[in-house]
Formats: sequence, C-alpha cells, structure tokens
Amino acid sequence: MSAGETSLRIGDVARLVGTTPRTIRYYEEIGLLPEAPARHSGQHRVYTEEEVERLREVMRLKHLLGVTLEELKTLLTAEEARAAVRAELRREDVEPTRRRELLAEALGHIERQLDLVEHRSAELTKLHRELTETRGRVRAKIRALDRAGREPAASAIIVD
Amino acid sequence: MSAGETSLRIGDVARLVGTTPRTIRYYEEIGLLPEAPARHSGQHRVYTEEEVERLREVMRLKHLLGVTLEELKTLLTAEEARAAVRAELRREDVEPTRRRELLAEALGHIERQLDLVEHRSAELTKLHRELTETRGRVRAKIRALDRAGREPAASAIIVD
DNA sequence: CCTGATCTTTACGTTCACGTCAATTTCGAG
DNA sequence: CTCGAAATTGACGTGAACGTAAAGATCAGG
Repeated sequence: MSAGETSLRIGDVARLVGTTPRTIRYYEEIGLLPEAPARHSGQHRVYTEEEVERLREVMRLKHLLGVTLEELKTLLTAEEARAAVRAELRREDVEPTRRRELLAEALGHIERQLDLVEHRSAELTKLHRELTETRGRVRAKIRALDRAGREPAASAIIVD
Repeated sequence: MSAGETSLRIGDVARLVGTTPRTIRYYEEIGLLPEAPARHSGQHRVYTEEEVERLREVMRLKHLLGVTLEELKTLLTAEEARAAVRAELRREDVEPTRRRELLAEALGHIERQLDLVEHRSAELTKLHRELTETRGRVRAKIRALDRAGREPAASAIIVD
C-alpha cells in the first residue's frame, strides 16, 4: 500500500517496547489497550506506529508512577479521551461549541495526570533533600576527622 | 521503668503507620525488618518509637520508589548499616581510622540511595515537563477558540 | 483469678501481573 | 503449494505481597 504504514505484528511491537507478546495481549485483555487492533487480513493483530507509542507511554507511566494497572487504566482514560478528541477535532466540521467542550475535557484529563505527577514529584524531592542533608552531615564528620588527624586535639564528635 | 520508653505492641504500630499486623510480621519474616524485636516479658512483640520510624521509612520508600521488597531490602542494607555505624560510633573509644571507615561506608550507602532517587526524580520531571507543554498547547487552542467566537473569521485550527 | 481484647504461629487462600505450555492457525518466503 | 516461523485462544502455573481463618497463648483491667 502507501509508504507510511509500517505493518507491525505483536512480536515486533514487543521487541520495540521491550516487553513480551503475552503482556501486550494481557493489557488488551484487561482493557488497558484498545480492543483488538484491526486484524487487517486474517487473525493476527496488526499495530501501527501510533499504537506502539501508546504502549510505550503506558509502560512508562506504570514504571514512573508505580500504580496498578487498574489505576493506570483510569489514568489512561485521559489518553484515550484525548485520542478521541484528537480524532474528532481532526474533522474540521465540528461546531466550535462542541470543539470547546472536547478541549476542556482534554484539559481536565491532563490536569489530573499533572496532579498525580506533581504530588509524586514533591514527595520524591523531599526525600532527596533529606538524603542530601544527611550526606552533608556525614561528609562534615569525615572532614572533621581528617582535620583532627593533622592537628592533635581532643575532639568530641557527636554522632547523628 | 524510665519515662521515654513507650511500649508499643504490633497492633499499635500498625495503626501508627497505617498498615496491618500481618504486614509487619511479613516484613519481619522476609528479613525486611529486624528479627523479632525483643519480646520483653512474654511472647508478644514489643516495639520502640525508633522502630516505628524505621517502618515508616520502609513504607515510604516502597511507595515512592515502587520497588519490590527484595530490592528494598538491598536498599535498606544501607539504613541497617548506617544504624550499625551510628551504634558503633556512639562508643567514643573507636579509633579514628575505624571511625573514618565507618563514615565512608555510610556515605556510600547514602549515595546509592541518592542515585536511585535522582534517577527517578529526573524521569518524573521529564514527564511533568511534557505534560505541562501539552497543557499549554491545549489551553492555547481554547483561547484561540474563545477569540474566534467574538470575531467572525475563518480560522483553521490545526490540532496537535 | 477471670475475662475479653490482643497477640502467637501455622497454614491455606487471594489478587495482580504476567509466564508457560499446548493444540491450532496464519503468514510469508520459496 | 509447502513449510517453518510466528500468532491465536485457552488453560493452568507462578512469585510477590499480603489476607484470612483457626486454635491456642498472653496481657491489662476489674
């Protein structure tokens, strides 16, 4: 057919995103990935580059947020909806009113994701700060010890 | 006995950190928590405030880093070692050489944790940036629509 | 000393997120 | 058309991280 349609099968996709066919089928099974991507001629699932990207995003979110696939599904309602929005918006004949609705919806989804990410980010940052402080204290003690090694003095180092 | 020793039992600890007794026993079982904290008079486990803090930290790391309990155990070797270091350092009769060794070791552990946290943090930040950008684009489209609503003009809005 | 609440160990059950067979089909190259 | 590689559905298996139930021991208050 045309040039831009790299027809991918489940094994290819698995290799591309670093997972297994079973996992991909499982994700489809639980509704994380859209129902059986158009089996073009026969039975085998056929994926587009776009769907590969989707899967990449899924696995990334899973890894980063460490949420269950069920929570992820909820979260991805956002992505799904946005995809729908994109599809509908691509048709230029939608009325501005409807168009605004769709965009507002998309915005809401994005903001939900952002909230989650920001929350997680803040927690991580806090932990990071704490660790850095501790490291600073330990380093200070080491330096103090090194100094004491060169100058003979009675130094009472308080720990922690 | 003395004043500062609030004798806590497993149920109390569970409520304090927001988990269940079973989970605490399980963590002890797999070696995530130190072996049976000194059952003072009879059979029941007795915890100190310090151990509660330890558990809090465990659950926090688990939540934030989303690692398996096995990985967490490895990570917590750091904490354990640091605790040992603190204990040994508290005795003032350790030689400066040994003292330096211990501190260096502690430093290494902390840096391992920091690496992990920083890595995770960077990924999250990246995701955050992407989301923010997308949100910006969506907002821009909405504003464009709102403007177009007031001025009658042929506006071809390209989506995504 | 009694009692109800809590804790003990032991052991089997459960959910999630896939892994792993097995028996059949389907696909693509020759 | 043929044949091997890869995909399909279906089913059962598995490891992690606990939940839950049972039967007895222990603790704190009255």
